[in-house]
Amino acid sequence: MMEIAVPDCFSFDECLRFLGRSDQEVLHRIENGSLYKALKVRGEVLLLKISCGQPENRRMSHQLQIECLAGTPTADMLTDIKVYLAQLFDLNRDLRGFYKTAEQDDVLRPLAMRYRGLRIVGIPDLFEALTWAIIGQQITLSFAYTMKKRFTEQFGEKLTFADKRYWLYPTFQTVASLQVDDLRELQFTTRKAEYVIGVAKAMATGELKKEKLLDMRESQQMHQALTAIRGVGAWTADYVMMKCLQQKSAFPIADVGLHNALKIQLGLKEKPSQAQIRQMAVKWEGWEAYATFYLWRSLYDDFT
DNA sequence: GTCCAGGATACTG
DNA sequence: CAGTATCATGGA
Repeated sequence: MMEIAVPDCFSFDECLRFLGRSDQEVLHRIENGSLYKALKVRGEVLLLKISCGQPENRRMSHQLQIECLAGTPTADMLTDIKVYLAQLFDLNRDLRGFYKTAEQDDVLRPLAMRYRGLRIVGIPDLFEALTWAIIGQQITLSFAYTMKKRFTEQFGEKLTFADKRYWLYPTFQTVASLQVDDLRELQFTTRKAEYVIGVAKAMATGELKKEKLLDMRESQQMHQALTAIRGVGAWTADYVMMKCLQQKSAFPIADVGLHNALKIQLGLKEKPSQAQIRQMAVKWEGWEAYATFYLWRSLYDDFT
């Protein structure tokens, strides 16, 4: 249906490996090297199949092949899909700076080599990015996925194709009208339920908008605007800036996964202190988000 | 049983 | 102010 050129230093397989890290994921399916994902574009629900074909010659692999298995996208919708995928795989980033930085750093160098072509796998939708981060606060990822699954299957939209179900994450419009108890039933804490509904309401009124955040000149201002939201602390703000707002310097320094990854990579007995991390990260300046993402990736090595 | 998870906030001294 | 309790549950 459509092809998208990809930049140098892009590995679809590496990105797919990251997307496949949880078998509890409800928002996409990975099968035979292709990504299947439902997406709502201009009011219509589509089912996309995204592949990176193994071609006759190597040059052909620098394209993503997009098929639409359900729905009939117009030309405008195709444009939106391209924008979406560019954000999903961070396709507009020139990674040479990161690899140059990694080359100079003992922690990043082996990771940059091992996962070459991995790009930050984004969450283009602001509501999803914010609330997924909130859901994940302080609990294990697997429990977070359980909650996301319940949340999505309860309040999201569904598309069935070839006997398989594909889910859309709940919209802020839907969630804005929920009560705390609706989410408590899904084992949200009272606080988390309040936070998630609060974010939905702020987006429903237009007070909170992705474009508005992206218009801010200073990333510090963006960070401040995010932490002003109830339930959003420094970690969540940086997570969202990294996964949704494409800020390559965003750095969720308090992240437990980051700590564990560093502990393993450095062969430490204990997790490094925040001061140690800050010191290490001086060399990552400008590429903290990528450093973090590659470190996260290193946690799934035992997982093919 | 205990402790820690992709933290953030409300409460206490 | 800094320090502490609290949250809900699963897995190690």
